[in-house]
Amino acid sequence: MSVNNLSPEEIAEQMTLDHMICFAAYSASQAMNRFYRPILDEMGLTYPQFIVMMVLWEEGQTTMKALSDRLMLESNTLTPLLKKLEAAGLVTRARNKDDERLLDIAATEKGMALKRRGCMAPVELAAATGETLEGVIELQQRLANLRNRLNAKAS
Amino acid sequence: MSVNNLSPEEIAEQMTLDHMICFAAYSASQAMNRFYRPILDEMGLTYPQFIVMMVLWEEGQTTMKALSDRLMLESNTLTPLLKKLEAAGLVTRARNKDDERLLDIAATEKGMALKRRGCMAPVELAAATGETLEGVIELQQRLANLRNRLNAKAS
DNA sequence: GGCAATTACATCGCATGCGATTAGATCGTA
DNA sequence: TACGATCTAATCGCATGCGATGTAATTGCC
Repeated sequence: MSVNNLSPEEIAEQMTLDHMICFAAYSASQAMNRFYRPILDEMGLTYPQFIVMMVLWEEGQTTMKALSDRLMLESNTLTPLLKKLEAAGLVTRARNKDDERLLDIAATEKGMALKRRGCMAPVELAAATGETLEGVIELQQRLANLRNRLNAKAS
Repeated sequence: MSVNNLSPEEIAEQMTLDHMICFAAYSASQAMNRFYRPILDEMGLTYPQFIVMMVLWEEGQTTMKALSDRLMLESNTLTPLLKKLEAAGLVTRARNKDDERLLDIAATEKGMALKRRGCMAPVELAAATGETLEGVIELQQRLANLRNRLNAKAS
């Protein structure tokens, strides 16, 4: 019998952890984080610091606001993280001249030097999944679409 | 040109945050967490506490070891979390009689009473994604497979 | 039986995430 | 042009995750 023939209550009745997409995403995200750890340890980065650097490797510079929108993380998460990257000499933080509310963030030369190694990590991850590259890309797009629809609903 | 015609280095060259499955999983997981928050707030649960309760709603009782394997979380994460659930009167914690190293964990009646509401949450999430139920299930399975292959590679 | 190795859980420290709140800058409008 | 509303970061508190380490119980091998 197809799940389409069941009421929400009947589906809830049979719901287990192993059928929940939230747990699949949660545990897969953590598994990928564990995969990255040895690589990121070599670079002295945590995973959230890594995705901040990914944006800077792509953009060169940005602002706290743009970074917050892109990563879907609030300033209360990013502020201490960016201060650590600044202390490590990988980024600079400075108030924007035109709008003092904005914080300009830029990668230093030392920060940009990590790009080559850092950008290989996702490629190595894709290889380790045993999926074809096309399969990984399709999965990535469907996950991003699902996330975007959820975020749109929340706003 | 297909990605199959590119070397890993060439792929890394073009790598951006929006092509990374790790970020799709990471941000989707957090988006789902945000979706759950109002529901879980009503029940007085956080998301990790919720997935612990999901196991207990399914199994009735378990051990720290089994929970750790199932959720892929270590005791250093689960111990304080379970103590909070115990303080809230939702679970009991006791040493196993046959093997004192093991910690038995069981849902109380108060804990089991949350099952009906809790099991609806993933159904509501699936509905909010705009996907068909079959689509969500397929995505869930592919993510779980990817995670399992990554975890197998790590061990 | 004796004892080193293993197992299971707990403790500690550090780095996120995020709700709630605050402070300062800018905007919009009377 | 005042001035309240809005916007952007930062600060604080709490709850994870997890590496490193400690401790007690059990296992395995002689």
